[in-house]
Amino acid sequence: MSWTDDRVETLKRMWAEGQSASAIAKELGGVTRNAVIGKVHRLGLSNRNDEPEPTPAPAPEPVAEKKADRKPAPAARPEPQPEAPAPADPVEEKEPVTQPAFTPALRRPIVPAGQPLPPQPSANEISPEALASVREVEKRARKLTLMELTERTCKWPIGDPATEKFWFCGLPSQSGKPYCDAHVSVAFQPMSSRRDRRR
DNA sequence: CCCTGATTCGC
DNA sequence: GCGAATCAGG
Repeated sequence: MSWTDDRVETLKRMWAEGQSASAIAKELGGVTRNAVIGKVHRLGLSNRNDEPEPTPAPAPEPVAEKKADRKPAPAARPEPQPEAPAPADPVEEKEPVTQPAFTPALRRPIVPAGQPLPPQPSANEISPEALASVREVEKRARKLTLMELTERTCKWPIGDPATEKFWFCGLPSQSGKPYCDAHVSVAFQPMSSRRDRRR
């Protein structure tokens, strides 16, 4: 394979989109991520985030050459950094002092009272054992964030996306499947035991 | 271990 | 110019 115009175009587009070199290599086919990275550098777009760099040479810096040790130049960044003093936890949210007796511990459900949450294994009639297995597995979840997921990590969501208490299972997924064993068993049910959906 | 990009250097 | 091997890091 060679770098035809359209292939280079695809490369540029995907790289600009923030795609990884390996993803681009997969898309193009016939090349490895190394090839992609090499090309990216040759094209001079290694910096996904082209910084304006208004003052490129403001530092004469009569640095004496140390060891001829390989490793270019650290390219020190002389950033002034005003640095703001700690503003005393702006994020902190004090408990409403005007709170009588009842505890607001739990957030009010976003969904009123209906039950439009099919993917939740909680209220369904799935293999009781599978459910137990899931609960057990979820204790060992790797608690990955969306961006940490890969093709071989379980993408089963755990918790409420509206709260901080949300993450993805992240355990090794079955090759080809999006979930780990436990979650596959609750995600993919044989058509049999899923009769009527009351309603 | 999985993955990421960066760099080198023989081709 | 190309990209495998390697490096450096998460």
